[in-house]
Amino acid sequence: MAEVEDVRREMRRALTMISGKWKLEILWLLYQRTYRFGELRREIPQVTPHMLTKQLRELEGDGLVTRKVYAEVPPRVEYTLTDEARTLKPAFESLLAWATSWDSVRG
Amino acid sequence: MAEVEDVRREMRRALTMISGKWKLEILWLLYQRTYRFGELRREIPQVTPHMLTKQLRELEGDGLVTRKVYAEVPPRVEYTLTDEARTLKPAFESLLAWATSWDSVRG
DNA sequence: CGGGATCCTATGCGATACTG
DNA sequence: CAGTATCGCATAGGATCCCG
Repeated sequence: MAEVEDVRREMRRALTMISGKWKLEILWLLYQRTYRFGELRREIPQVTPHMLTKQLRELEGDGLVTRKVYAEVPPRVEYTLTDEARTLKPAFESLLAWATSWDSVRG
Repeated sequence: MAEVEDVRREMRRALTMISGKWKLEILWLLYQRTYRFGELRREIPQVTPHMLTKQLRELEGDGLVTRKVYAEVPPRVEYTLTDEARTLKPAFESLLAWATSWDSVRG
């Protein structure tokens, strides 16, 4: 039986997992298909390699993204969502629905 | 018709609105009833007056919370959720459901 | 191609003290 | 009771250069 404090802690953790500056964009793209590092860079032009790496490593550490390295020349690295990340989608869309509807009320 | 970039921007804004360190706790409490400043302090013992004020002002600025001042001695200030904040609840719970279910998978 | 290393800035957060 | 003012630290984020 979940205590109220546990609930708040879980919520905080969930938000932290998706609250990095570029994580939303990354997740959004990966919902559609697997991406390579360079492809993500092109889709999100403002992000530096440094930051993109950092965000991807955090997502990976949180179990939302899988990193697959191919032993090729030139090197190839692919990023894919985990099943856990895919089960997030309804919440994602629920939050989005709220964000946009609320916006339309305000103008 | 919403552009992809607008969508991402709205999502980012929505997350920012609820991503302060104590905002989750505050919203959580205000879903149940109206609270006074001092009551919130007692419910969230770790928060300083400074931070509580800051978070409440941000929530107010984002249209999630209403601040009502009573011209009494001693002063009384009550915080209540707006309708916009109440329509957030489904997304809130959807995210919570994901957070807890995902946690149970991992152990 | 897909990063890592280094250095720097901006912001969030907190401790402490004071006030109408 | 319900805040405000000031200071300082920690972390997030970013610019630039370098590398297997």
